[in-house]
Amino acid sequence: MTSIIAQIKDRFAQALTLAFGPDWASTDPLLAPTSNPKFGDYQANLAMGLARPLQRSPRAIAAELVNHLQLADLCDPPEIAGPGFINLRLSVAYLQSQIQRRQAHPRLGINCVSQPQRVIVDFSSPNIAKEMHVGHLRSTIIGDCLARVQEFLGHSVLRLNHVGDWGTQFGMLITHLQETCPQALEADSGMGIGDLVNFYKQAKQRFDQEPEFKQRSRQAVVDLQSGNPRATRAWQLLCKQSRQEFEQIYRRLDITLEERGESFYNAYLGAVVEDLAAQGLLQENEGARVVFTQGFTNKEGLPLPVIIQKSDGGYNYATTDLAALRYRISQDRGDRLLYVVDAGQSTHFAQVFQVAERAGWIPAGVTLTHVPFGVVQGEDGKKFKTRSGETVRLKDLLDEAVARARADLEQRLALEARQEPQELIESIAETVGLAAVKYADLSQNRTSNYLFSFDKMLALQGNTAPYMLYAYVRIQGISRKGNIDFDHLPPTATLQLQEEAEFTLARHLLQLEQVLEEVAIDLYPNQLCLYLFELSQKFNQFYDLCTVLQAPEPQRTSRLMLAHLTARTLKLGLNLLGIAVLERM
RNA sequence: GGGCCAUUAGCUCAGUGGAUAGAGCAACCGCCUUCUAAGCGGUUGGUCGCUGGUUCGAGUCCAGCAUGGCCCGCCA
Repeated sequence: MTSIIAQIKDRFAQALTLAFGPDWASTDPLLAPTSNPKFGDYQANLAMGLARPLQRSPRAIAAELVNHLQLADLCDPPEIAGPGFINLRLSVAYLQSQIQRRQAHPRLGINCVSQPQRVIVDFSSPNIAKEMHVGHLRSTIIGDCLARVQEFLGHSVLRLNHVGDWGTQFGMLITHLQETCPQALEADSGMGIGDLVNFYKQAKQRFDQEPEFKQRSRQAVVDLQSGNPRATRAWQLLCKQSRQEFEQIYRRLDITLEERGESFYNAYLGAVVEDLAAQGLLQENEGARVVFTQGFTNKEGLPLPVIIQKSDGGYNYATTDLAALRYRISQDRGDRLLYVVDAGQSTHFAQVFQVAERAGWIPAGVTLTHVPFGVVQGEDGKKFKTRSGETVRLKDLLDEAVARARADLEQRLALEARQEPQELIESIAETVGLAAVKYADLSQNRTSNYLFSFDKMLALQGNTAPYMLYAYVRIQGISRKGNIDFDHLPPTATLQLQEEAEFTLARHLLQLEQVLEEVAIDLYPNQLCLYLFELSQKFNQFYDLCTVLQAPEPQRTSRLMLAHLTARTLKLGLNLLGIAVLERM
């Protein structure tokens, strides 16, 4: 099915041809949802812009277009307003038929795209032996949401976890491991290293303070890169333990990811250097091999190079990213490469993409997109830290969210003298707490800096996940109370909209497809959040004004259909945000 | 010094060149004998950082300025 807006656009193309000739057929009708419900559902803003080229008044142009618009099957007769707006209101008959159509459709009337792409989403990407923190949380949540939306629309998605499992920091980690915990390196010892974060801190401290340790660490990097078995075993042990910790977080957050760390691309780094050299892009500079990029300068105003190979022969992450990019295009057959990485790396990606472009590695039709997000700040506006200045552990953060959700729930249960099994309380608290964390992040424009506040994200009123979960729960409550099997409403049932609140809700339900298409293209999850928040608001208004179970037939069944479609829309939308729904709360 | 991003109500934020700039929170006033009140309705609250420009029309586009954040050579 084509979205409503797409259908109306086609009709405008026809009307433009009939009114002004085929040259004007491709004029953008500038169709948008109305700025105010009193103007109908959609407004076309093209008449004003056509006034000059057509040498006629905007209102005359609008009138001419309206004369040729064939929209009777979709809309009431169009109205011309103000300087020349063409206002369109979906007809009641169309509205009702579209709701029923979505109702009967397993995907709510949304078909898969006709030309699926191979979309590669690079997200999360924590560093081995380091704590996952709020920055990773943003990448993880936003990346997962974008992947879910692409998948739902029928694209073939590869979710890649580009973990930091390689690089010079492993020298100190391996050395520290060998010196403090050698028994862990024995085959099948099954020994853990303990707290990896403390382990990392100790290693870093020694690296900074003990010159001899630093020296041994440098040697360990060389050992690792040359495949020394003992260094390799230590590296594997570190990676394994980190992986287990990451997995717990991913499982809890319901995130699916394919781990393919930086080390995976080691075998392809040499080819990057050779190809760049063969094309004459590579230059020697202060002992390193670099590509000078265009449009970037350093502090002295000199051209800024991308370092491809260090003077000691080692490689940097730019080289790894180039190798990864080549692999993702040639082996993974990616059409659209998305990098969900913080905005601080904008320059890095712009440079890497430029090098890849100039090297001719980007075939026509393949797009590279850095999907940046803002830094996470504490309530003081500074980088988010605990009071003592420590990085906040992701696990602690999630635990606190869940604990607060539980406390809110228990307080409410006590107030209402409700008795619920402990297991249910735990389960609700977990869902609500995690949903609150995810939603707080996704509901903001990702490019802004994100002010992290437990109090605000866990406030259970307003534009929050619990508000939407609650709307969903209310609908399930109707079904429980009335013994309604939503999946088996009478097949003869028809939608009969009467109250204003019903119309408002129905009109909003039809906009889902448009919103998902926008998110898939523009990659702003907050658009979907906004849609779901407004849907919940409109449902709550309907719920407040229109009784469902006590309404006479056929209104009762009609309202059940509306409620059910709302529930399915909420469930689908929240699911695409990575948020699970609840039957009761 | 250069680059990128931001600046909208007391606070946190939406806003696709279009009509009278919107939410949420906070504050205040109402609404539970009726499907869960984690709800609904109402009131108060704006020089869209500043100055110019483009346009029939600018919070939105362009230029300059101010403030803040992030980045700028062998870490990732």
